[in-house]
Amino acid sequence: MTVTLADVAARARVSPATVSRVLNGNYPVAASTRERVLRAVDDLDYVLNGPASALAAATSDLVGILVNDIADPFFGIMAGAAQTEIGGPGDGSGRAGGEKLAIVCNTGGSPERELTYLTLLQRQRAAAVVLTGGAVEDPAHQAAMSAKLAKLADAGTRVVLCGRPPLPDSEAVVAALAFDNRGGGRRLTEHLLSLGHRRIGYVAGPLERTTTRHRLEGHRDAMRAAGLAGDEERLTVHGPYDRRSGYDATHELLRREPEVTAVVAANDTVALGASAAIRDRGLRIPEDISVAGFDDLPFSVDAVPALTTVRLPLFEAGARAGRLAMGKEKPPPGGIATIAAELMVRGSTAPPRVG
Amino acid sequence: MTVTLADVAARARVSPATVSRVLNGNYPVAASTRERVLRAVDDLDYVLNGPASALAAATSDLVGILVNDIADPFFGIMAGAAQTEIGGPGDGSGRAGGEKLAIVCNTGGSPERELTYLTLLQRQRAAAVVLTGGAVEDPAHQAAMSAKLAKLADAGTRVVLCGRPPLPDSEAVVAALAFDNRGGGRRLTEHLLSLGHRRIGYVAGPLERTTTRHRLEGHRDAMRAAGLAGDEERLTVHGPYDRRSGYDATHELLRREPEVTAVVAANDTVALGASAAIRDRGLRIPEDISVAGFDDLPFSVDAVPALTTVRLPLFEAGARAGRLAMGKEKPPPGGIATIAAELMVRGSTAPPRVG
DNA sequence: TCATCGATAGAAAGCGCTTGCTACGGGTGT
DNA sequence: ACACCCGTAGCAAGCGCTTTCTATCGATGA
Repeated sequence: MTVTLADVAARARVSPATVSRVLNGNYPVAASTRERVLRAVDDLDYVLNGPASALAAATSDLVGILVNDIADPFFGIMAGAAQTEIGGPGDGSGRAGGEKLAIVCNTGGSPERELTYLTLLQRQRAAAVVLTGGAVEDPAHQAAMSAKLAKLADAGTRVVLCGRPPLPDSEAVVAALAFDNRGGGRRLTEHLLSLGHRRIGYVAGPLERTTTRHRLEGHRDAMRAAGLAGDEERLTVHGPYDRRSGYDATHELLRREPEVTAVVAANDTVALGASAAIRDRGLRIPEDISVAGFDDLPFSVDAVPALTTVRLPLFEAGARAGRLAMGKEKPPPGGIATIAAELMVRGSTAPPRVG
Repeated sequence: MTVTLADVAARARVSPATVSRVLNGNYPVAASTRERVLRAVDDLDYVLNGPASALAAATSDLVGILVNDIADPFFGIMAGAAQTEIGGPGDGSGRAGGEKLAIVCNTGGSPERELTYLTLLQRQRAAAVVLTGGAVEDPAHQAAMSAKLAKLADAGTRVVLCGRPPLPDSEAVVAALAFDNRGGGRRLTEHLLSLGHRRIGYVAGPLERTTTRHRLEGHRDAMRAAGLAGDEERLTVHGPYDRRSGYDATHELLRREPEVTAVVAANDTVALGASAAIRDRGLRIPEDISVAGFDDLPFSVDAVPALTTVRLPLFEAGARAGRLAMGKEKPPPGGIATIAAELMVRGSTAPPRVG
């Protein structure tokens, strides 16, 4: 048998209501009574029944964090930061308070899973939901998401987007923190152009993601501004955001166009694969080919040569999203904030060989 | 207002009981009735109230996965793999079944948080809990953990350890999958010894973790077997499992003992930091100093030179833990399985310079 | 033809907690 | 001294679902 509130009440010689109030600390209870109750709780090793409490109170202390790929530090860093702010246990006192249980849900990048997790969180009457990472640009899915988020918001769940562009309409969302992927992509390519590169290959992410599109658009904006439009299709290869894809795509790219002097990757992980491919072809970085990434994940500075990339303040953004989800921070005006991306020039980019 | 079971029942002109049975599919319902109910569910956009259902049924479909550091791929990979098996949404049908909601909880390596998360999961009446990563070796904490796990098991929660040594007593645990950290550490050092290294530095993890201790013991076993005992203390530096720590510790190590010809790191991330420190001192890898890591995380093969390390089958182990948690796989005999660690020799280790 | 049985559906009793409202006592103002 | 009020504690009505037990009905077998 599990111990119930009533058991504790009996042992403390008070009513269940009083025990509940002691535990929730949201109602005055005389110090002596409180102490008696707490002792009984301890004696009996009582653990609150979460579902029962959530049912009665019509709220739960769950906060969901949705990520595309939990094995990718890009998401891990944001999720970890968010969780820090959301509290979960132990971030401070322990006993009382605004503490919520942060749980991270791995969608694997699948739109259906994303939706299903949202439903599950809705079932659990989650207090808040943080969606991280780029969205899929399928209209049907977007509509479904909007509808689902609206429903969540209706039910009192605070929805925050982190590293994801704001939804078309949605008043449902407390705040949207979007990375300036387009600007970052543009500045990165401008850097390459200023070094003298003209034939720049682009190893892009999966076609239908906003992140992919924005970074690519930034790149192309820069190319166009330099009067280098035209060859985009041939110089772009799409693939998943992983190392393997970067490796394969770069081989493909160099086969298509051996004259490439620089390769821009969709993110740092892809850049690692790209670098491996370039080396496997007997080329040196950056002497023969420059390589650049995106995100500035922790390992990027340790690559050899250190990777030129675009720094996204993942931790800060995740933390802010967490605070927003908890209502600890005022949403930005209009509920939308764009988070700047900073160009990090390191050793993997250099002027192209002359000739 | 949210839609309730009763609303659906009214619209389908059946009793709430029938709706519940249709939704749970655990009781015969006439096809025509079922259809009517399902249409009503759809029409009303009904979403089951999780807490209510968990309360009434005295079980929930939550499965907790505890990790030390969600930003570390070591844990991300295991957690992701486990989640794949646990189902969460969308791994298959969608409607029915054994699907559970996998949620990952980030303890940040703190014993208190670990305990608190366990309590929270206990509150939620979690169906299963997977604990990943090394344990902290504080007796008080271990006792508390045992007690807590026993209580969870009592309440019907399936507990699985993944990459963590079995608990002293515990019948509470369904299964424990332990990595052969000691064997891996030994083989790694044997490899270095066979190359001719004699002065080997060790950048260890935090002192009180089992993972740290086992890897270090393996290393020292190998050293001792080679007749090289004695200098352990001076050649070992402890620190957290992160890049920064690897960097700092390696500088410290090389200051203490400039004659070191090889550095073994507690894991690959630390090895990255160690490599950076070595390079910053103007030394080459592996010509001047060999470097080795542990885990074989995805980026290790892309390090330059590629990192010699010990491969842990993180994905497979995580997946197996997931299956065990779901009761989809029979526990190993005695509930304990040791998972082999495979030496991966790559470019970062080579014979020491002569002289 | 009548009792029996199998297949379905409904009634109703909780699951363990929260919370609005009521009850009780002693201190306060006049 | 009397009416009042504040500080506490208890009562009891749910929260929305599951599940046991009972009721119904048409089909079946003797």
